[in-house]
Amino acid sequence: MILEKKKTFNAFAARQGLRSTRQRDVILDVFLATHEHLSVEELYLKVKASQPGIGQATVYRTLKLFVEAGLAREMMLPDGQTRYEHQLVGEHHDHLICTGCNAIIEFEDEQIEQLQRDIAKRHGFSLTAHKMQLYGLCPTCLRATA
Amino acid sequence: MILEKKKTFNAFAARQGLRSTRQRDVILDVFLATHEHLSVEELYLKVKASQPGIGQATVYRTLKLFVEAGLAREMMLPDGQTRYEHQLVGEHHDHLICTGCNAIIEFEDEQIEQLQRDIAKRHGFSLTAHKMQLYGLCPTCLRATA
DNA sequence: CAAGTTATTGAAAGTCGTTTTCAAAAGGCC
DNA sequence: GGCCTTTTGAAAACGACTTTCAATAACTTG
Ligand SMILES: [Mn+2]
Ligand SMILES: [Mn+2]
Ligand SMILES: [Zn+2]
Ligand SMILES: [Zn+2]
Repeated sequence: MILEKKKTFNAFAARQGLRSTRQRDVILDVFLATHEHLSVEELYLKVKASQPGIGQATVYRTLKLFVEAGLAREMMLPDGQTRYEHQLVGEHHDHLICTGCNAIIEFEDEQIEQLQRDIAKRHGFSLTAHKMQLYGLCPTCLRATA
Repeated sequence: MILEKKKTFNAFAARQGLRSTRQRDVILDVFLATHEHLSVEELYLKVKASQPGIGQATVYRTLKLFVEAGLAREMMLPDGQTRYEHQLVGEHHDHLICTGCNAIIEFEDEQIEQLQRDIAKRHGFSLTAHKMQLYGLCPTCLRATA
């Protein structure tokens, strides 16, 4: 599936007339190898580890391309850093976040999604997106607190 | 009710050993007179209109006090500015936001809230807060687009 | 109510994540 | 290989916000 995502990006790049560069390849490889919700800085450090010359600005720029290409989703948590995660076509999830250890759990809830659509409809809105984040303490942090 | 909120703040101030200043009074008056989701800058401009000497830093500081006092809620929209709105004790609402004209509609949905608690429970989390924002086009912007 | 103590203030500097600038380097095309 | 254009990295700029600090204002006490 990594190969498939690379194809997706290459197709996007071709469509947009973007050039294929070593930097973009490396950043894509590193991004695809992760499975977390990484900040740009975190990604940058990983990228630098495998290709020291690459600049931060390029990482910032390239992650935005991934979003445009539909490979990545941008998310903002209250820590003030933009984070990126994998985006699979047609899939969506929301987040349950531990305020103790910053663990992130992903969930999908079709009932809530339906209720959200209902609310939008009731107000005559055409819904295009939504954000939902639940905050609390995970079982581990809860135990530690008690 | 404005008077009541002033009392709430004064009680909080007394409890914390805070001094009562002209600046805090003015900022509280201006805040209570609004009914929008205002950024600090917007609040600052209104405050300056009624008391030119007041500094931005004081507005930043004072709004945080209002949050601590339970009078205000802080909210972050994707525009990168922190906004403040009135917080009524024991009340909660979420937001439906028009990406065309930035209109904000408030809603409450007890069904969703219950489902959120269920999700947290299912993962063994003790839920302390949540954010939910729905994005789309309001009826007016929708008509303008068509 | 004057003097002393401490909190608060405003201006300016600092911070931090992100964006922009710009000259050098690299990619694509003939 | 040339030529034109995009991309890059470093550094500067940006913007929201926070901190610093000396002056000022609010309490307290005598
Ligand atoms: Mn996720
Ligand atoms: Mn609101
Ligand atoms: Zn935890
Ligand atoms: Zn609108």
